[in-house]
Amino acid sequence: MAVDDQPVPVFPKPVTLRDVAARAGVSVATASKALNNQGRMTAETRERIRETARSLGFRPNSLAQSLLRRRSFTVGLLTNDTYGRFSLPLMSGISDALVDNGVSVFLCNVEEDPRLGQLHVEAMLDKRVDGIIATGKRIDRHLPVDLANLRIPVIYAFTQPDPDAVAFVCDDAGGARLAVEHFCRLGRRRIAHVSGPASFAVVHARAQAYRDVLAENGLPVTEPLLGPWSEAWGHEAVARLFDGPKLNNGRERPDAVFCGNDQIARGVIDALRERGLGVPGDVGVIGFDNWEIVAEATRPPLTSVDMNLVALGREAGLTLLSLVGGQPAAPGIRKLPCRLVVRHSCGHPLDG
Amino acid sequence: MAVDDQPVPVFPKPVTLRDVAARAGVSVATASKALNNQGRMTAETRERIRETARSLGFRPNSLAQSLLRRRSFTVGLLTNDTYGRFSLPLMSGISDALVDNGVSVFLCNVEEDPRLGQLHVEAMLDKRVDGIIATGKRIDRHLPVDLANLRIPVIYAFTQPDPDAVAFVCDDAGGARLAVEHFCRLGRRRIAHVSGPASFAVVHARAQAYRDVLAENGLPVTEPLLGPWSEAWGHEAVARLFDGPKLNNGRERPDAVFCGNDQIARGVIDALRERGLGVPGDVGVIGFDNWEIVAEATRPPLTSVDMNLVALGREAGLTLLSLVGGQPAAPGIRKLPCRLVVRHSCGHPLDG
DNA sequence: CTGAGTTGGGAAAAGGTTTTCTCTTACAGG
DNA sequence: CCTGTAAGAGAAAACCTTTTCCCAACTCAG
Repeated sequence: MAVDDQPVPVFPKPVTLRDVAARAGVSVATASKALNNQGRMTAETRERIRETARSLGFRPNSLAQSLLRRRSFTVGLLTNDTYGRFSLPLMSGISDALVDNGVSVFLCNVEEDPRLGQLHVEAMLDKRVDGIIATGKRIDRHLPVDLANLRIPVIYAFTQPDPDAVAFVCDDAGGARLAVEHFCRLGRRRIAHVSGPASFAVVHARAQAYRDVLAENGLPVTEPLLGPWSEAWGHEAVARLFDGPKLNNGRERPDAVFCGNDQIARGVIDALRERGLGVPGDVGVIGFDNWEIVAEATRPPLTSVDMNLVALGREAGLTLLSLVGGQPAAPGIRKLPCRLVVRHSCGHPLDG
Repeated sequence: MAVDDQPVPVFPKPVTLRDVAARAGVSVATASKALNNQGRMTAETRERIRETARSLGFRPNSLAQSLLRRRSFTVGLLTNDTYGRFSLPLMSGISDALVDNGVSVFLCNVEEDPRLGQLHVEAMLDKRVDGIIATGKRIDRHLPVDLANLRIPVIYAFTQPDPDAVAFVCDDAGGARLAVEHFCRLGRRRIAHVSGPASFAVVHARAQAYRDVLAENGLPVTEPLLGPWSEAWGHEAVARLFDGPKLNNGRERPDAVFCGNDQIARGVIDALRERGLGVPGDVGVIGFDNWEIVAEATRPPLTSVDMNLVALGREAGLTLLSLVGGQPAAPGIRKLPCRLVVRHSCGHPLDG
């Protein structure tokens, strides 16, 4: 048995253009041209080469192509979003936009670790990615890496480290308007706002839009309640709004609550139910993020502002592609509109 | 100004080994050897070349290396898990295990679309990934692509399309044992099981373990209640268990519920509270998946079975690596142990 | 001074593809 | 019959790195 005892290669060698050319009886140059619809040759030659390639299962080696073209048809997506609530829809949109152009996406979760971030960025640079999309959790929450001066195009989604960068974010103020105006249209008059920590820029943007809409509609403005992005905070906020002495100079309890995210909204809805207050009967509730897995599980299902992350990802992907292609892109923030997904937590228009 | 009006290249050309060699006054061969600690040369020469490389910011072109070494240091992760509940922790583990070896991961979400799956697989094959990890949502939920006969190594995580494949899954039966035995240890006697649809293999594996543990402990077995993987089903299951005429030949209501996932558990906890039943006082609850965002938001926080997905991902990544390196791997399923994460939904041991 | 052995470093091929340039052959027009 | 042109196809360079093989120069013993 010693004679054929050499280790058998488990996986066969891939077929190269050379193999195709040899089999078809032409040079590699001709074979290449035949397959790429370039150069001049008889239709029969072209077709014969193509048929040979097909029958051999030839697939061009993308590494060799990339080396020559100085483009790898590869981009990197950098994120620190552990649960993927933001990054996955984004990824989906990016991938959508790119896969048809033959571009694949490296996903790198760098957590909050600068060393890990550095490691991933260097790995991507070495692999000659054509560009990088960096996404944070919120616009003012940055990744623990410096992507300036990277000699490849970088696009930011959901974050913007400096004004010269190209960034895509959703229109938080617009989204908040959507929600509050929806309440107004339904005849709600005493609209509260329970949101996230003051350290987030989006919290202020949304709060301002909330105040603006109320003012435009001649409704009383109560100061937004700020706290953590959690269900528990939703509970506590309801306690503050509904249990204490009447707020706001003796005015009535709220008949609507606009929440900073769906988890807070969930807490609010649960807390209201526990107090015997009906949603949407007594109080309407709107969330933010439209995280389906939460929004559809609340009772009743939650009306929520959707940030259109898939579309945002698609835009970011396409823009990166044009940047890679040499098209210039104006630096700055591009705000994409949000969308209100109406479920059952707001009810129908109230009577005058 | 017309004289320098030519379009300025936005991004400078990367520095190559050639540049380094020229700058250091040696041949590319010598430069390569200097940087890779190969060949023979004076220590000064080596150090001079290295210093030159450093100062020029040289990074070897991974494409060229890959072409030569016939390895791209790249793997693909194929998934159809839209929310990333399973795929992201897995990804995290895989990435962890691979990034230190300079391997990057292409993430491809193929949804349930065979065309998309095909597209992504071909893109990855063209890019010469060294291997593929395929992950489904559950062991008997397969991806809409055929990865057999792919001429590169494939590893499955959380799914196993055929017995010849190498697959990593978590030990569902073991996880269920962990939960039910925990209840037993705490003195719970009437333990119910509310799980997912009968069409999932894991549902049966866990149910059988549930029955086994009860039998071993001489406790009454009630047939598991099967339904969708949703909070709403948790509510309904509680209605069936606690509202109707007493089940099981007049035996008492359950004092513990082992749930098939955390969402069901959340529904169960909420439904119990609405009936005035205390958790963990009157009824203990354990979930499955340990999806922190759910498990930590229930009141009280949910004790849950963790599938150790990060570790599973790490194992899968390392195994793929060794497969790529030519080491053989025995086909079949490798079951990795689960782990019980104790929070507050089970309480302390009951007396007698 | 000669021959063997060692040392430092370079030339060249390989990896797979694309592209430019060149070469041969055939054919039409004069 | 001769020249010019176009068609069809191949040779070779380029992309960048690694690795094998080879060469020149030097050291040292005899």
